[in-house]
Amino acid sequence: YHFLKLLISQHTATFTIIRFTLPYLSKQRWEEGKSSDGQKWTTLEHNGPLFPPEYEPLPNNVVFYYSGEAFKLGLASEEIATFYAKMLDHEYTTKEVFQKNFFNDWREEMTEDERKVIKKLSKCNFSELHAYFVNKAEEKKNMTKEEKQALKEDNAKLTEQYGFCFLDGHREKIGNFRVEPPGLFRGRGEHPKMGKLKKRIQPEDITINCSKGSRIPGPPQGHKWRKVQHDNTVTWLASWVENIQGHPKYIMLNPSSKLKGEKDWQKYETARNLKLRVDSIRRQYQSDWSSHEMRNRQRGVALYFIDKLALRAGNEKEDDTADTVGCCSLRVEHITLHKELDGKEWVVEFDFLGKDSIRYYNKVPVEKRVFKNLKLFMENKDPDDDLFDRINTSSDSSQMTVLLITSLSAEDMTVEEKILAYNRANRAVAILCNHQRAAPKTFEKSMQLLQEKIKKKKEQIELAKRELKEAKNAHRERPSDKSKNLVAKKEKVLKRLQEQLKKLQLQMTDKEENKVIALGTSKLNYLDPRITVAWCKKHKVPIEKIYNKTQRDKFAWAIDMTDEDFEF
DNA sequence: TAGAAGACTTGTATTTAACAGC
DNA sequence: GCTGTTAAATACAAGTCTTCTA
Repeated sequence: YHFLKLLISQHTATFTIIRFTLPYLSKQRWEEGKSSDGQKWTTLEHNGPLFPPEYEPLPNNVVFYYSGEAFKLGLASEEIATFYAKMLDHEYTTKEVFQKNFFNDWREEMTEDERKVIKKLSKCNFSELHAYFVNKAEEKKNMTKEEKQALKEDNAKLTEQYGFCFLDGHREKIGNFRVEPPGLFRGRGEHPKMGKLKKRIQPEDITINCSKGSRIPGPPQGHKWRKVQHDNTVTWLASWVENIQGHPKYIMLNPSSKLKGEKDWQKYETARNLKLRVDSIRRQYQSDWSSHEMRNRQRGVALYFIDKLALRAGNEKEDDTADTVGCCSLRVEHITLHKELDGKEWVVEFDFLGKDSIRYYNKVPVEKRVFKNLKLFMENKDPDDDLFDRINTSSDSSQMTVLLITSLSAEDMTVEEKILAYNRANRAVAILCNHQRAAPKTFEKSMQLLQEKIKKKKEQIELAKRELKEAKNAHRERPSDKSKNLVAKKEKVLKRLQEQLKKLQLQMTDKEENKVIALGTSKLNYLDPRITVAWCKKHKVPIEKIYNKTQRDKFAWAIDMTDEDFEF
C-alpha cells in the first residue's frame, strides 16, 4: 500500500507521501472499529455477470489465404484468426514472442485438417479479415445519430440490469460487471506470454457469490454455473480463473460504493496513524545501518530507499512474467555506485524496470553509511544476484515509509493559479512515485496550437490597448457621459483579454510540465481526498475543478465528512 | 511454516464521450 | 452540423498483501 498526504495550507500546496507495507501496521491495534471476524456484508444480491456476445462468423466474401490459396477456417479457428487480424497494425504483432505464442495456441485449437495445412504463420494472409474489421469500425463511426442513440439506449438497459447489486440493502454500482471477452493476451513489456489465446469464459467457469436466501442469478439458457457460494468474508460477486497465468479474476464493486469507500477511508486513517511513528521508524532503520547482523543492515537500507524514493516493496514474482523488480527484488546489476558524480558525493545510480515495465532511472546522493553498506552487499556477487539477499517483503516487521514535502506558494492567487499550484504539488508526487506516461502523440501539435492562441491573444491585447488610449484621448478632448462610458468599456475589454491570456499561459505551463507525467494514479490512490476537499473549501475552489464526476463519486465519503479545517 | 492460492489495490492503455472550433 | 482534440470511462494487467494448506 502506498499512502500520501496532501497538505495545502494558506496559499501553499504541500504534499507528504507515505508509502508502507500493511503487515507492519495491521499488527498494531489501530483498527478503527473494524469488525474482527472479517465479515464484509450481511446480504448480497445481484444478477450475475454479463457475457460478451457470441462469435459472429465472417461473411463468405471475406477470405483467409494460406500460401496464397483461399482457405475456409472452421468457426473456432476462424474466431482466433480474427483476434490476430484485428491487431495487425499494432506493434505487438511484429514481436517474435507474440507471433510464436499466438501461432502455437491457434494451432492447438485447430481441427486436424486445418493443422495439416496451416504450418507457418508467415504463410498466413489475414489482410482481408483486417480490412473487414477496419471497414466495420468505419461504418460504426458513420452511423446515423438515431442508430447511435439506439445503441446507447441498449447499452444503458444492460447497465441498468447487470451494473448494480444490492449489498446490505443498498443499491450499489458494480465496477466490472462484464465477463472479459476472449482475445490475445497483451502483457506489458517483454512478457513471455504475450500473444497467447485468452479463452472464452463459459458460465460453467464462473463461481457466483451472494447471500443465502437471496435470488440467485440465472445462468444463460442451457448453461449452469460452476458453483454458487455464500461467503460474506469476501467482497466479490463472481469469479473465474483466467487461462494465461491461472489467476482468479473477480467481479467487484465500483469505487463509489460504500464498501470500497470505507476501505479507502481506513487506508488514509492508517496513513495518518503512521505519521505519528515515522520519526521512530526512521531512527530505527538508521541505527540498523550499523547493525552487526547483515539481515538488519539490508533491511535498514531497503527501508531507507523506500522511504526516500517511494520504491515499491518488490515481492518475489513468478517465472513466465516480465522481468521487473521493486526494492527488495533489486539485483546488483540495477545499481551503480559512484563515490563522486556531478559534484556530489556517494551517489547511487538506479536503472531498472518497475511495475508495468516502466523504467526507473535516478541518480541519488545517499548517506555515506548507506553507500558503504551497498558496497558490502555487492561484494562477491554476480550482476544477476539479489542486492538484498537476506530479506524479502514478508520478513518480520518490514516497516516501510516515505515522506516527501514539496512546497509551492504564492500570494493572492486566482482560481486558475491555485489549480496550477495544486497540480504542481500533485505532479511532485507523481514524479517521486515514477508515474510516467508516454508523451501524447498529439502533444507537439496541441502545444503549437496553444502557442498560436497566446500569440493571437497578445495581438488582441495590443489592439485593445490602442483603442483604450484613443478612447481616453477622445474623452480628455471632449468629455461626455458617452466618452466616459466608452473608456470604461474599453478598460473592461482589455482587462478581460489580459485575464484570458494569463489563463492560457497557465494552461500551457501545466501542459508542458505534464508532458510525460501521469497525475491520475496519485490523485486516485495516494492523496487523502479529505485534504483536497478541505483545501477547496478553504480557498473557494469549486471541487469540480479538481475532481471530475467519477472522482467525486469515489471520494463521496471525503466530500461528505470534511470541513475546511480538516488536518491530516 | 514456507510456498501456493486467493483477494484486493494500483497503473497504464484503450475505448468512448464530450467538447471546441470551424 | 461536422470534425478533430481532449477528457472521462472502461478494461484488464500487474502489483501488494493475506490466507490457506501440505
